[in-house]
Amino acid sequence: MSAITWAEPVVIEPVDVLQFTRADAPEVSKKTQEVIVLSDASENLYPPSTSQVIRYLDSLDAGNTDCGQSLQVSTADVLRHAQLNNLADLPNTLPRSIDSGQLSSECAVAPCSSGAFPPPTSSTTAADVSPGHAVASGSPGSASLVPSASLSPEVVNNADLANVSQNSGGAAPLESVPTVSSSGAANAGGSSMTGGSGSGGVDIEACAPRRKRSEMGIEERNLMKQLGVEKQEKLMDAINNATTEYKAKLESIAKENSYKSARIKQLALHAPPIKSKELNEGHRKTLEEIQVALRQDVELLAVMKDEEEMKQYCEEYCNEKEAESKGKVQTMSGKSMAQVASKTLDLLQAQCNYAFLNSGTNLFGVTTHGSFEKDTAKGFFGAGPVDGFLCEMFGISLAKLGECFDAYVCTKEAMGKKKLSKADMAKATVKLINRCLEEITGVKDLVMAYSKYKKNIVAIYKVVIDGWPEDIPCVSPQLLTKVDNMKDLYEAWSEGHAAWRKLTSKEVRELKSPREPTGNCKQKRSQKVDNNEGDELQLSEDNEGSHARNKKLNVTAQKSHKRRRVEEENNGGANKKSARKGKGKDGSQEKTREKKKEVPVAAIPRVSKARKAKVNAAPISDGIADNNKGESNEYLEDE
DNA sequence: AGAAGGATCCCCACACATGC
DNA sequence: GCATGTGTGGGGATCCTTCT
Repeated sequence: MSAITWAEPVVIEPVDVLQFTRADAPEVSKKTQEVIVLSDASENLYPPSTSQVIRYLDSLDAGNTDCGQSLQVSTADVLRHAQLNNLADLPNTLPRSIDSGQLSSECAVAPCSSGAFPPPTSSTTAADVSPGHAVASGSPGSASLVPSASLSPEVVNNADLANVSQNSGGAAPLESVPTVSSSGAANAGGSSMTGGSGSGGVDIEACAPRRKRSEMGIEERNLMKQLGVEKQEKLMDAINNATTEYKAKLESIAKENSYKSARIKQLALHAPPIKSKELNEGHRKTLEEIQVALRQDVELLAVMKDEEEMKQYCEEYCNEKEAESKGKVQTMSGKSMAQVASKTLDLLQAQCNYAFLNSGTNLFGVTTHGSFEKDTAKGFFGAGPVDGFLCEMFGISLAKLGECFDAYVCTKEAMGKKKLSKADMAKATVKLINRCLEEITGVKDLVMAYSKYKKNIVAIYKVVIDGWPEDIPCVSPQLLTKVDNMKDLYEAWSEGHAAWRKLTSKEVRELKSPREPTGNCKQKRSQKVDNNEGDELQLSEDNEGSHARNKKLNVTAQKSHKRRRVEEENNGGANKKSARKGKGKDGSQEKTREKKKEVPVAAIPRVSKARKAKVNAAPISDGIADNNKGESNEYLEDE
């Protein structure tokens, strides 16, 4: 058996035979006229059933290899014969005539292959190229399988066929012709074929038991594959039809709303990425196979040398794929939904204004997007003294209420529905921390200073974080290397276990007292140590026991860190899987490690940003200190 | 310094083919 | 019908660079 190569299905335009019967019929060749004559009698023709085709292919796989010819049979050709009702779509060429009722259905299988063969780029005619004709045209390999009595005289005597039969025999240059070759096809008319339905056209498909895949021959399997592809293509045709209608609808919408159709499409259409299935069209081939096929494809190689032609092919391919992908799925884009939400908000506001003006109705509402990632419009609407009411009664502005609602909804959404990545969690956590810090200090755009938490945040704004997970270092969430740590921290903040809290007056006094100059170097040193440890977010702890515990934790963490490093070194890279992820060099990991180690102990002077924040926060700071004497304590105690 | 985004590598889910 | 293998895209993890 010769190697099987994949044959690309050839699309052939259907021919309307009736056009030749009209008075103004175009001139046709003698051969075509013969075909038309045969086609007129097609009522009595019985094309082969699928099962017949399969049995024929079985015979190919059965191993009747006494004939050394390498017949080329396209799977697409075979498939076309299996399509009972699609014969009219076949071209008015030779195979069609052979397909006629004079032939037994089995015999009609192979000959028809030539009809689908003409390669679009080949300079030779289909008949010259495709040895498939040999089966029907009396070639050495096929003569035995086709009962001569069953052949119509037109076919047998056809000059073209004679020419074909001379060319057949597997010697034709086929490099540029994508075909499925099978030497067994030469013997296609073997004994298994004689038991067919004959000219009676009895469909034996119903009688044929369902065959196991393992019992199928190669050709048969290919056929089954092809059938699947055809089925899928049929489905896609239906979907594409729906798409066409949908596009027409979009056009009408564009016209009605005075928008350009391109704009409507932009809002409504969504082109999904091309999946592998689409790229490979269901005929999976390995890269190596593709490379081999490419090397063998002289014509394609020649085309590849021509830049312009190649460019043209690429453009055609891209256009085709784009059309395909657009036709497959159409969903409303998020953008369009955002616009809908925005317009809804406008409408609500208009309704509020109308109600307020006409009936004096006071009302308000808050809208927010579903998640941090979405751009859906968020805001509020209403009419009446809403802001004053909220400020007086709840001490919060409408804008701030919207922010809170937004944070709440986004957090809930993220927790409940979407699985956030580490980066997403880090981002969300950073936003939560900073937003809460802004809220409690009243300083706009104030951001957390992780490395100088005590100096720049606690000392200045008199606020601390309560509930920061003990086993997680106080660094920027984005610097956390462990996903679990990130998750814990995120959950702590999103669920409210971690939160900012104003210092009590007692805590403020304790905070201030060690800072007073004592002139004692030793004390200074100890204070420095305290400060460093204070950066580990232990200021909220009142007792010294917590310091001791945290020291212990730090030691444990250092030990485990050291152990991990030793393990990594010992394993010689076994554990470097995660460490070497990303494009960073090996050294960069070390660099980062050192960087992380440095962060908590860095004694860096205050930066301008912190100073700026201090200036901004001066009144706030005072207010907190004053209030701490009374209300604050009570509030905290109540809590 | 901290935040955000990009680049790269790797893992995983999925679809499909194949073998038993 | 189930298990396995293969190819693919999506997304996560990590590190680096740039911006504020």
